[in-house]
Amino acid sequence: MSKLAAPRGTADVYPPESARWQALEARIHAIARRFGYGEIRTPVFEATELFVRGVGDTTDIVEKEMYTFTDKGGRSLTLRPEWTAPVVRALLEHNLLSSGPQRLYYVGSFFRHERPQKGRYRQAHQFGVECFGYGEPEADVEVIHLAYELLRAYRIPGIVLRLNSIGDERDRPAYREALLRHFEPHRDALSEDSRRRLERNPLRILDSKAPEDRAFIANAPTFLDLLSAESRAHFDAVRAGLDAIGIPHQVEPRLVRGFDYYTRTVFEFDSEFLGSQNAICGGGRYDDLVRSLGGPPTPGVGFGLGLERFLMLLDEMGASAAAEREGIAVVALGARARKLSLELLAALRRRDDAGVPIIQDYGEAKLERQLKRADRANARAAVILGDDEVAASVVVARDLVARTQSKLSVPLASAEVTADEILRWYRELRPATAFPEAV
RNA sequence: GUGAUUGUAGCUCAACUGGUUAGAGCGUCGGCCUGUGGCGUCGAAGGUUGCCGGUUCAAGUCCGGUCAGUCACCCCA
Repeated sequence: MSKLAAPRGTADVYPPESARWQALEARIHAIARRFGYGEIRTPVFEATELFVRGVGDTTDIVEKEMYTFTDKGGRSLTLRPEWTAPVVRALLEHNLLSSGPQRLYYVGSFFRHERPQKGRYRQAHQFGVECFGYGEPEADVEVIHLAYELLRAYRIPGIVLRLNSIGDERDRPAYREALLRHFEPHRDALSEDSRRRLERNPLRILDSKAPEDRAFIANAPTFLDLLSAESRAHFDAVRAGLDAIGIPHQVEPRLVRGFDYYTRTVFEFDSEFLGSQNAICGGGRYDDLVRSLGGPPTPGVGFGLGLERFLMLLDEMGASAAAEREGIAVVALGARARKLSLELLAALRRRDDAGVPIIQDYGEAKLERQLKRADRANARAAVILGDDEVAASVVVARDLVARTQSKLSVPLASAEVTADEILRWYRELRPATAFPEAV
Protein backbone atom coordinates (compact mmCIF):
# COMPACT_ATOMS: atom_id res chain seq x y z
CA MET A 1 0.00 0.00 0.00
CA SER A 2 1.57 3.22 -1.15
CA LYS A 3 1.68 6.28 1.05
CA LEU A 4 0.96 8.38 -1.98
CA ALA A 5 -2.63 8.21 -3.07
CA ALA A 6 -4.89 10.16 -5.35
CA PRO A 7 -6.61 12.97 -3.43
CA ARG A 8 -10.02 12.33 -1.98
CA GLY A 9 -12.79 12.22 -4.51
CA THR A 10 -10.47 11.84 -7.50
CA ALA A 11 -9.76 8.71 -9.48
CA ASP A 12 -7.27 7.24 -11.92
CA VAL A 13 -8.57 5.81 -15.16
CA TYR A 14 -6.38 3.19 -16.80
CA PRO A 15 -6.72 0.19 -19.12
CA PRO A 16 -9.02 -1.48 -19.70
CA GLU A 17 -11.35 1.13 -18.18
CA SER A 18 -9.82 3.97 -20.16
CA ALA A 19 -10.97 2.31 -23.39
CA ARG A 20 -14.57 2.81 -22.29
CA TRP A 21 -13.93 6.50 -21.76
CA GLN A 22 -12.36 6.82 -25.18
CA ALA A 23 -15.28 5.06 -26.82
CA LEU A 24 -17.79 7.26 -25.05
CA GLU A 25 -15.88 10.41 -25.93
CA ALA A 26 -15.66 9.34 -29.57
CA ARG A 27 -19.42 8.96 -29.60
CA ILE A 28 -19.88 12.34 -27.98
CA HIS A 29 -17.74 14.10 -30.55
CA ALA A 30 -19.62 12.40 -33.35
CA ILE A 31 -23.06 13.32 -32.02
CA ALA A 32 -22.08 16.93 -31.31
CA ARG A 33 -20.78 17.16 -34.85
CA ARG A 34 -24.05 15.89 -36.27
CA PHE A 35 -25.88 18.70 -34.49
CA GLY A 36 -23.45 21.28 -35.80
CA TYR A 37 -21.68 21.96 -32.52
CA GLY A 38 -18.00 22.90 -32.41
CA GLU A 39 -15.69 22.09 -29.53
CA ILE A 40 -14.52 24.80 -27.17
CA ARG A 41 -11.68 24.34 -24.69
CA THR A 42 -11.25 26.79 -21.87
CA PRO A 43 -8.78 26.94 -18.97
CA VAL A 44 -9.28 24.62 -16.04
CA PHE A 45 -9.16 27.62 -13.71
CA GLU A 46 -10.65 31.06 -14.01
CA ALA A 47 -10.87 34.25 -11.99
CA THR A 48 -13.01 33.48 -8.95
CA GLU A 49 -15.10 36.52 -9.76
CA LEU A 50 -16.42 34.86 -12.92
CA PHE A 51 -18.21 32.13 -10.99
CA VAL A 52 -19.43 34.42 -8.25
CA ARG A 53 -21.08 36.65 -10.82
CA GLY A 54 -22.12 33.92 -13.21
CA VAL A 55 -23.48 31.21 -10.95
CA GLY A 56 -24.73 33.43 -8.15
CA ASP A 57 -23.17 34.27 -4.79
CA THR A 58 -25.89 32.61 -2.72
CA THR A 59 -25.66 29.24 -4.47
CA ASP A 60 -24.13 26.31 -2.62
CA ILE A 61 -21.51 25.97 -5.28
CA VAL A 62 -20.14 29.44 -4.72
CA GLU A 63 -20.70 29.47 -0.99
CA LYS A 64 -18.92 26.26 -0.11
CA GLU A 65 -17.95 24.03 -3.00
CA MET A 66 -15.29 25.89 -4.94
CA TYR A 67 -11.62 25.01 -5.12
CA THR A 68 -10.29 28.53 -4.75
CA PHE A 69 -6.65 29.51 -4.36
CA THR A 70 -4.51 32.59 -4.54
CA ASP A 71 -1.67 32.56 -7.03
CA LYS A 72 1.71 34.20 -6.60
CA GLY A 73 0.44 37.42 -8.06
CA GLY A 74 -2.24 37.63 -5.40
CA ARG A 75 -5.09 36.82 -7.81
CA SER A 76 -7.98 34.72 -6.59
CA LEU A 77 -8.47 31.80 -8.97
CA THR A 78 -10.92 28.90 -8.93
CA LEU A 79 -10.94 25.47 -10.54
CA ARG A 80 -14.08 25.54 -12.66
CA PRO A 81 -17.09 24.13 -10.77
CA GLU A 82 -19.22 24.43 -13.90
CA TRP A 83 -18.60 25.31 -17.48
CA THR A 84 -21.25 27.70 -18.75
CA ALA A 85 -19.78 30.84 -17.24
CA PRO A 86 -16.30 30.12 -18.67
CA VAL A 87 -17.77 29.59 -22.12
CA VAL A 88 -19.60 32.90 -21.92
CA ARG A 89 -16.41 34.59 -20.75
CA ALA A 90 -14.50 33.16 -23.73
CA LEU A 91 -17.24 34.19 -26.13
CA LEU A 92 -17.16 37.75 -24.86
CA GLU A 93 -13.38 37.92 -24.69
CA HIS A 94 -13.10 36.95 -28.36
CA ASN A 95 -16.20 38.81 -29.43
CA LEU A 96 -17.62 35.67 -31.01
CA LEU A 97 -21.24 36.67 -30.51
CA SER A 98 -20.83 39.46 -33.02
CA SER A 99 -20.66 36.84 -35.74
CA GLY A 100 -24.07 35.40 -35.00
CA PRO A 101 -25.40 32.39 -33.07
CA GLN A 102 -22.88 29.96 -31.67
CA ARG A 103 -23.22 26.24 -31.09
CA LEU A 104 -20.49 24.97 -28.77
CA TYR A 105 -19.72 21.87 -26.74
CA TYR A 106 -17.04 20.75 -24.34
CA VAL A 107 -15.82 17.58 -22.67
CA GLY A 108 -13.61 17.56 -19.62
CA SER A 109 -13.15 17.98 -15.88
CA PHE A 110 -14.87 20.14 -13.36
CA PHE A 111 -14.28 20.43 -9.63
CA ARG A 112 -16.41 20.73 -6.56
CA HIS A 113 -15.28 20.46 -2.97
CA GLU A 114 -17.94 18.11 -1.64
CA ARG A 115 -17.95 14.93 0.37
CA PRO A 116 -17.71 12.14 -2.22
CA GLN A 117 -20.42 9.54 -2.56
CA LYS A 118 -21.95 7.41 -5.25
CA GLY A 119 -21.99 9.42 -8.47
CA ARG A 120 -20.34 12.43 -6.91
CA TYR A 121 -16.65 13.22 -7.00
CA ARG A 122 -14.41 16.20 -6.37
CA GLN A 123 -13.04 15.98 -9.86
CA ALA A 124 -15.67 14.79 -12.28
CA HIS A 125 -16.14 14.90 -16.01
CA GLN A 126 -18.88 16.27 -18.07
CA PHE A 127 -20.04 16.70 -21.60
CA GLY A 128 -21.88 19.95 -22.08
CA VAL A 129 -23.43 21.92 -24.83
CA GLU A 130 -24.27 25.61 -25.11
CA CYS A 131 -26.39 27.15 -27.84
CA PHE A 132 -26.22 30.96 -27.98
CA GLY A 133 -28.30 33.43 -29.90
CA TYR A 134 -31.63 31.68 -30.21
CA GLY A 135 -34.45 32.58 -27.87
CA GLU A 136 -36.79 30.35 -29.84
CA PRO A 137 -38.17 27.13 -28.36
CA GLU A 138 -36.59 25.18 -31.21
CA ALA A 139 -33.22 25.77 -29.57
CA ASP A 140 -34.47 24.21 -26.30
CA VAL A 141 -35.72 21.24 -28.27
CA GLU A 142 -32.44 20.94 -30.16
CA VAL A 143 -30.35 20.82 -27.02
CA ILE A 144 -32.61 18.30 -25.32
CA HIS A 145 -32.66 16.22 -28.48
CA LEU A 146 -28.88 16.15 -28.54
CA ALA A 147 -28.66 14.77 -25.02
CA TYR A 148 -31.43 12.34 -25.80
CA GLU A 149 -29.56 11.03 -28.85
CA LEU A 150 -26.58 10.12 -26.73
CA LEU A 151 -28.75 8.26 -24.24
CA ARG A 152 -30.58 6.57 -27.07
CA ALA A 153 -27.36 5.53 -28.81
CA TYR A 154 -26.55 3.40 -25.79
CA ARG A 155 -30.13 2.28 -25.22
CA ILE A 156 -30.02 3.43 -21.64
CA PRO A 157 -33.14 2.24 -19.84
CA GLY A 158 -35.00 3.76 -16.92
CA ILE A 159 -34.41 7.36 -17.92
CA VAL A 160 -37.00 10.10 -17.53
CA LEU A 161 -36.85 13.63 -18.83
CA ARG A 162 -38.29 16.03 -16.31
CA LEU A 163 -39.17 19.48 -17.49
CA ASN A 164 -40.28 22.74 -15.96
CA SER A 165 -40.37 26.45 -16.64
CA ILE A 166 -39.26 28.84 -13.96
CA GLY A 167 -40.20 31.94 -15.91
CA ASP A 168 -38.03 34.85 -16.89
CA GLU A 169 -36.60 37.84 -15.03
CA ARG A 170 -39.95 39.56 -15.19
CA ASP A 171 -41.95 36.63 -13.83
CA ARG A 172 -39.55 35.85 -11.03
CA PRO A 173 -40.37 38.57 -8.45
CA ALA A 174 -44.07 37.77 -8.52
CA TYR A 175 -43.41 34.09 -7.99
CA ARG A 176 -41.00 34.79 -5.21
CA GLU A 177 -43.68 36.83 -3.50
CA ALA A 178 -46.22 34.09 -3.93
CA LEU A 179 -43.88 31.55 -2.38
CA LEU A 180 -43.12 33.81 0.55
CA ARG A 181 -46.81 34.34 1.15
CA HIS A 182 -47.29 30.59 1.08
CA PHE A 183 -44.41 29.50 3.31
CA GLU A 184 -44.06 32.41 5.72
CA PRO A 185 -47.06 31.45 7.91
CA HIS A 186 -45.53 27.99 8.39
CA ARG A 187 -42.01 29.23 9.03
CA ASP A 188 -41.65 27.47 12.39
CA ALA A 189 -42.75 24.14 11.00
CA LEU A 190 -40.21 24.13 8.18
CA SER A 191 -36.87 22.39 8.32
CA GLU A 192 -33.92 24.44 9.40
CA ASP A 193 -32.50 24.47 5.89
CA SER A 194 -35.74 25.67 4.44
CA ARG A 195 -36.07 28.46 6.99
CA ARG A 196 -32.72 29.71 5.74
CA ARG A 197 -33.85 29.36 2.14
CA LEU A 198 -36.86 31.48 2.95
CA GLU A 199 -34.49 34.37 3.50
CA ARG A 200 -32.11 33.81 0.67
CA ASN A 201 -33.77 31.88 -2.13
CA PRO A 202 -37.33 30.69 -1.52
CA LEU A 203 -37.34 28.87 -4.85
CA ARG A 204 -35.01 26.26 -3.45
CA ILE A 205 -37.49 25.18 -0.80
CA LEU A 206 -39.30 23.35 -3.58
CA ASP A 207 -36.26 21.13 -3.95
CA SER A 208 -36.19 20.09 -0.28
CA LYS A 209 -36.38 16.41 0.60
CA ALA A 210 -37.00 17.07 4.28
CA PRO A 211 -40.15 15.21 5.39
CA GLU A 212 -41.40 18.13 7.48
CA ASP A 213 -41.39 20.35 4.40
CA ARG A 214 -43.19 17.95 2.16
CA ALA A 215 -46.76 18.88 3.00
CA PHE A 216 -46.13 22.58 2.48
CA ILE A 217 -44.34 21.98 -0.78
CA ALA A 218 -47.13 19.82 -2.13
CA ASN A 219 -49.65 22.62 -2.10
CA ALA A 220 -47.29 25.49 -2.82
CA PRO A 221 -48.11 27.61 -5.85
CA THR A 222 -46.23 26.47 -8.92
CA PHE A 223 -44.56 28.56 -11.50
CA LEU A 224 -46.82 27.17 -14.12
CA ASP A 225 -49.74 28.98 -12.45
CA LEU A 226 -48.01 32.33 -12.65
CA LEU A 227 -46.08 32.33 -15.91
CA SER A 228 -46.40 35.36 -18.14
CA ALA A 229 -48.13 34.78 -21.46
CA GLU A 230 -44.79 34.80 -23.30
CA SER A 231 -43.12 32.31 -20.99
CA ARG A 232 -46.19 30.13 -21.08
CA ALA A 233 -46.20 30.12 -24.86
CA HIS A 234 -42.49 29.29 -24.92
CA PHE A 235 -42.94 26.38 -22.55
CA ASP A 236 -45.88 25.01 -24.52
CA ALA A 237 -43.90 25.27 -27.74
CA VAL A 238 -40.97 23.35 -26.22
CA ARG A 239 -43.31 20.60 -25.11
CA ALA A 240 -45.01 20.48 -28.49
CA GLY A 241 -41.59 20.27 -30.16
CA LEU A 242 -40.54 17.36 -27.99
CA ASP A 243 -43.80 15.60 -28.74
CA ALA A 244 -43.33 16.18 -32.44
CA ILE A 245 -39.96 14.42 -32.52
CA GLY A 246 -40.99 11.70 -30.12
CA ILE A 247 -39.09 12.57 -26.96
CA PRO A 248 -41.13 11.51 -23.92
CA HIS A 249 -41.06 13.89 -20.99
CA GLN A 250 -42.99 14.77 -17.89
CA VAL A 251 -43.70 18.20 -16.51
CA GLU A 252 -42.32 18.52 -13.02
CA PRO A 253 -43.63 21.75 -11.46
CA ARG A 254 -41.26 21.51 -8.49
CA LEU A 255 -38.12 21.18 -10.56
CA VAL A 256 -35.67 23.98 -9.79
CA ARG A 257 -31.96 23.95 -10.39
CA GLY A 258 -28.89 24.96 -8.46
CA PHE A 259 -27.65 27.85 -10.55
CA ASP A 260 -29.14 31.31 -10.38
CA TYR A 261 -28.78 32.00 -14.07
CA TYR A 262 -31.56 29.80 -15.40
CA THR A 263 -34.64 31.32 -16.95
CA ARG A 264 -37.71 29.67 -18.41
CA THR A 265 -36.89 26.10 -19.39
CA VAL A 266 -35.11 23.85 -16.92
CA PHE A 267 -34.76 20.11 -17.38
CA GLU A 268 -33.10 16.99 -16.04
CA PHE A 269 -32.62 13.46 -17.27
CA ASP A 270 -32.89 11.26 -14.20
CA SER A 271 -32.12 7.60 -13.79
CA GLU A 272 -33.66 5.21 -11.34
CA PHE A 273 -30.36 3.34 -11.04
CA LEU A 274 -28.03 5.94 -9.58
CA GLY A 275 -29.04 6.15 -5.95
CA SER A 276 -29.57 9.61 -4.62
CA GLN A 277 -27.33 11.34 -7.16
CA ASN A 278 -29.77 10.43 -9.87
CA ALA A 279 -29.46 13.33 -12.28
CA ILE A 280 -27.39 12.22 -15.21
CA CYS A 281 -27.91 15.36 -17.22
CA GLY A 282 -29.19 18.77 -16.24
CA GLY A 283 -29.67 21.99 -18.08
CA GLY A 284 -31.87 24.82 -19.11
CA ARG A 285 -32.18 28.22 -20.66
CA TYR A 286 -30.18 31.22 -19.45
CA ASP A 287 -31.35 34.25 -21.36
CA ASP A 288 -29.90 36.77 -18.95
CA LEU A 289 -26.45 35.32 -18.25
CA VAL A 290 -24.52 36.86 -21.12
CA ARG A 291 -25.82 40.32 -20.36
CA SER A 292 -25.12 39.95 -16.65
CA LEU A 293 -21.49 39.14 -17.46
CA GLY A 294 -21.19 42.32 -19.44
CA GLY A 295 -22.08 41.14 -22.94
CA PRO A 296 -24.85 42.03 -25.32
CA PRO A 297 -28.26 40.59 -24.37
CA THR A 298 -28.05 37.10 -25.84
CA PRO A 299 -30.28 34.13 -25.11
CA GLY A 300 -28.76 30.72 -24.50
CA VAL A 301 -29.66 27.10 -23.68
CA GLY A 302 -27.45 24.23 -22.66
CA PHE A 303 -26.90 21.19 -20.51
CA GLY A 304 -24.20 19.32 -18.67
CA LEU A 305 -24.06 15.54 -18.69
CA GLY A 306 -21.98 13.62 -16.13
CA LEU A 307 -19.63 11.12 -17.70
CA GLU A 308 -19.00 9.12 -14.52
CA ARG A 309 -22.73 8.78 -14.00
CA PHE A 310 -23.24 7.84 -17.62
CA LEU A 311 -20.61 5.10 -17.42
CA MET A 312 -22.13 3.91 -14.15
CA LEU A 313 -25.43 3.49 -15.93
CA LEU A 314 -23.77 1.39 -18.58
CA ASP A 315 -22.30 -0.79 -15.81
CA GLU A 316 -25.74 -1.09 -14.33
CA MET A 317 -27.15 -2.52 -17.52
CA GLY A 318 -24.27 -4.96 -17.70
CA ALA A 319 -22.78 -3.40 -20.79
CA SER A 320 -19.21 -4.10 -19.87
CA ALA A 321 -18.61 -6.30 -22.88
CA ALA A 322 -15.28 -8.07 -22.93
CA ALA A 323 -12.74 -6.07 -24.90
CA GLU A 324 -12.50 -7.35 -28.41
CA ARG A 325 -9.26 -9.01 -29.37
CA GLU A 326 -7.32 -6.75 -31.61
CA GLY A 327 -3.85 -6.27 -33.01
CA ILE A 328 -0.79 -8.22 -34.03
CA ALA A 329 2.03 -9.51 -31.86
CA VAL A 330 5.37 -9.90 -33.59
CA VAL A 331 7.19 -12.98 -32.31
CA ALA A 332 10.90 -13.27 -33.08
CA LEU A 333 13.06 -16.30 -32.28
CA GLY A 334 16.81 -16.13 -32.57
CA ALA A 335 19.31 -13.38 -33.28
CA ARG A 336 18.69 -13.05 -37.01
CA ALA A 337 14.95 -12.97 -36.61
CA ARG A 338 15.18 -10.38 -33.88
CA LYS A 339 17.23 -8.14 -36.09
CA LEU A 340 14.73 -8.45 -38.91
CA SER A 341 11.79 -8.02 -36.56
CA LEU A 342 13.04 -4.65 -35.42
CA GLU A 343 12.48 -3.27 -38.89
CA LEU A 344 9.29 -5.25 -39.43
CA LEU A 345 7.79 -3.92 -36.21
CA ALA A 346 8.57 -0.35 -37.22
CA ALA A 347 7.23 -0.88 -40.72
CA LEU A 348 3.97 -2.35 -39.41
CA ARG A 349 3.50 0.58 -37.11
CA ARG A 350 4.30 3.07 -39.84
CA ARG A 351 2.17 1.47 -42.53
CA ASP A 352 -0.89 1.05 -40.49
CA ASP A 353 -3.28 3.98 -40.65
CA ALA A 354 -6.33 2.38 -39.06
CA GLY A 355 -5.23 1.86 -35.51
CA VAL A 356 -4.23 -1.78 -35.43
CA PRO A 357 -2.09 -2.25 -32.31
CA ILE A 358 1.29 -3.80 -33.05
CA ILE A 359 3.27 -5.19 -30.14
CA GLN A 360 6.30 -7.34 -29.49
CA ASP A 361 7.61 -9.16 -26.44
CA TYR A 362 11.29 -8.23 -26.51
CA GLY A 363 14.05 -10.46 -25.33
CA GLU A 364 15.22 -14.03 -25.80
CA ALA A 365 12.03 -15.61 -24.57
CA LYS A 366 10.99 -18.82 -26.13
CA LEU A 367 7.95 -19.22 -28.34
CA GLU A 368 5.70 -20.37 -25.58
CA ARG A 369 6.19 -17.32 -23.44
CA GLN A 370 5.88 -14.91 -26.33
CA LEU A 371 2.58 -16.47 -27.41
CA LYS A 372 1.38 -16.42 -23.84
CA ARG A 373 2.16 -12.73 -23.57
CA ALA A 374 0.43 -12.06 -26.90
CA ASP A 375 -2.58 -13.90 -25.59
CA ARG A 376 -2.66 -11.93 -22.35
CA ALA A 377 -2.22 -8.69 -24.23
CA ASN A 378 -5.44 -9.50 -26.06
CA ALA A 379 -3.79 -9.63 -29.46
CA ARG A 380 -5.87 -11.02 -32.29
CA ALA A 381 -2.99 -12.47 -34.26
CA ALA A 382 0.68 -13.33 -34.04
CA VAL A 383 3.34 -13.20 -36.69
CA ILE A 384 6.11 -15.68 -35.99
CA LEU A 385 9.59 -15.26 -37.34
CA GLY A 386 12.27 -17.83 -36.50
CA ASP A 387 15.33 -19.33 -38.17
CA ASP A 388 13.24 -21.66 -40.33
CA GLU A 389 11.12 -18.79 -41.58
CA VAL A 390 14.08 -16.56 -42.26
CA ALA A 391 15.68 -19.35 -44.28
CA ALA A 392 12.51 -19.92 -46.30
CA SER A 393 11.57 -16.25 -46.53
CA VAL A 394 8.17 -16.81 -44.98
CA VAL A 395 6.34 -15.69 -41.90
CA VAL A 396 3.93 -17.78 -39.86
CA ALA A 397 0.68 -15.86 -39.47
CA ARG A 398 -1.30 -17.23 -36.57
CA ASP A 399 -4.91 -16.54 -35.74
CA LEU A 400 -4.96 -16.50 -31.95
CA VAL A 401 -8.71 -16.96 -31.78
CA ALA A 402 -9.16 -19.82 -34.23
CA ARG A 403 -5.78 -21.25 -33.22
CA THR A 404 -4.91 -21.85 -36.82
CA GLN A 405 -2.02 -20.58 -38.83
CA SER A 406 -0.65 -20.31 -42.32
CA LYS A 407 2.59 -19.36 -43.99
CA LEU A 408 2.86 -16.09 -45.86
CA SER A 409 5.60 -15.83 -48.46
CA VAL A 410 7.22 -12.50 -47.92
CA PRO A 411 10.33 -10.68 -49.07
CA LEU A 412 11.94 -10.33 -45.67
CA ALA A 413 14.62 -8.10 -47.10
CA SER A 414 11.93 -5.46 -47.56
CA ALA A 415 10.25 -4.76 -44.23
CA GLU A 416 7.75 -2.45 -45.93
CA VAL A 417 6.45 -5.02 -48.40
CA THR A 418 6.40 -7.68 -45.71
CA ALA A 419 4.37 -5.39 -43.48
CA ASP A 420 1.86 -4.79 -46.27
CA GLU A 421 1.44 -8.52 -46.81
CA ILE A 422 0.88 -9.11 -43.13
CA LEU A 423 -1.65 -6.31 -42.82
CA ARG A 424 -3.52 -7.55 -45.86
CA TRP A 425 -3.79 -10.95 -44.21
CA TYR A 426 -4.89 -9.34 -40.95
CA ARG A 427 -7.60 -7.29 -42.62
CA GLU A 428 -9.27 -10.43 -43.85
CA LEU A 429 -9.18 -11.75 -40.35
CA ARG A 430 -10.59 -8.65 -38.75
CA PRO A 431 -12.11 -5.82 -40.80
CA ALA A 432 -11.77 -2.31 -39.40
CA THR A 433 -14.71 -0.89 -37.45
CA ALA A 434 -15.83 2.71 -37.32
CA PHE A 435 -16.34 2.86 -33.58
CA PRO A 436 -14.65 1.10 -30.73
CA GLU A 437 -17.45 -0.95 -29.22
CA ALA A 438 -15.94 -1.70 -25.86
CA VAL A 439 -18.12 0.40 -23.63
C1' G B 1 -19.52 20.58 5.99
C1' U B 2 -22.71 16.56 9.09
C1' G B 3 -23.72 11.30 10.05
C1' A B 4 -23.21 5.93 9.50
C1' U B 5 -20.03 2.12 7.96
C1' U B 6 -15.57 -0.23 6.16
C1' G B 7 -9.95 -0.48 5.59
C1' U B 8 -5.63 -7.75 5.91
C1' A B 9 -0.84 -9.74 -0.54
C1' G B 10 -2.05 -6.69 -7.46
C1' C B 11 -7.65 -8.54 -6.95
C1' U B 12 -11.63 -11.22 -3.93
C1' C B 13 -11.64 -12.80 0.90
C1' A B 14 -9.97 -16.12 5.69
C1' A B 15 -7.70 -15.80 10.70
C1' C B 16 -12.75 -19.00 17.32
C1' U B 17 -14.12 -15.26 22.85
C1' G B 18 -7.06 -10.40 21.79
C1' G B 19 -2.44 -15.66 22.29
C1' U B 20 3.24 -18.83 18.88
C1' U B 21 6.91 -17.47 12.14
C1' A B 22 -1.08 -13.64 9.15
C1' G B 23 -3.63 -18.06 5.22
C1' A B 24 -6.44 -19.37 0.56
C1' G B 25 -8.25 -18.66 -4.43
C1' C B 26 -7.34 -15.76 -8.68
C1' G B 27 -3.40 -13.02 -10.88
C1' U B 28 2.12 -12.45 -11.54
C1' C B 29 6.97 -14.91 -12.27
C1' G B 30 9.59 -19.52 -13.20
C1' G B 31 10.11 -25.24 -14.23
C1' C B 32 7.81 -29.60 -16.88
C1' C B 33 4.65 -30.99 -21.39
C1' U B 34 11.68 -31.45 -26.78
C1' G B 35 9.06 -24.03 -32.08
C1' U B 36 2.95 -22.97 -30.50
C1' G B 37 -0.77 -19.34 -26.09
C1' G B 38 -6.70 -20.20 -22.89
C1' C B 39 -5.98 -26.56 -19.77
C1' G B 40 -2.82 -29.54 -16.45
C1' U B 41 1.16 -30.01 -13.00
C1' C B 42 5.39 -28.49 -9.73
C1' G B 43 7.57 -24.32 -7.46
C1' A B 44 8.59 -19.07 -6.21
C1' A B 45 8.02 -14.06 -5.24
C1' G B 46 4.61 -10.84 -2.92
C1' G B 47 1.76 -8.15 3.53
C1' U B 48 5.74 -3.00 9.14
C1' U B 49 -2.91 -6.19 8.70
C1' G B 50 -4.04 2.26 5.67
C1' C B 51 -1.17 5.54 9.08
C1' C B 52 -0.09 7.49 14.26
C1' G B 53 -0.77 6.80 19.28
C1' G B 54 -2.97 4.20 23.57
C1' U B 55 -4.69 -0.17 26.73
C1' U B 56 -2.45 -5.13 27.65
C1' C B 57 2.36 -9.96 29.57
C1' A B 58 0.42 -10.19 24.42
C1' A B 59 -3.32 -6.26 19.31
C1' G B 60 -4.99 -7.84 12.44
C1' U B 61 -8.53 -8.40 16.57
C1' C B 62 -10.02 -3.46 22.01
C1' C B 63 -9.83 2.36 22.45
C1' G B 64 -8.65 7.36 20.35
C1' G B 65 -7.00 10.27 16.35
C1' U B 66 -5.93 10.70 11.25
C1' C B 67 -6.16 9.37 5.99
C1' A B 68 -9.01 6.81 2.40
C1' G B 69 -13.29 3.91 0.40
C1' U B 70 -18.61 3.23 0.58
C1' C B 71 -23.62 5.02 1.58
C1' A B 72 -26.89 8.87 3.17
C1' C B 73 -27.88 14.28 4.38
C1' C B 74 -26.86 19.05 2.07
C1' C B 75 -26.46 19.85 -3.05
C1' C B 76 -25.66 18.42 -7.86
C1' A B 77 -22.95 16.00 -13.11
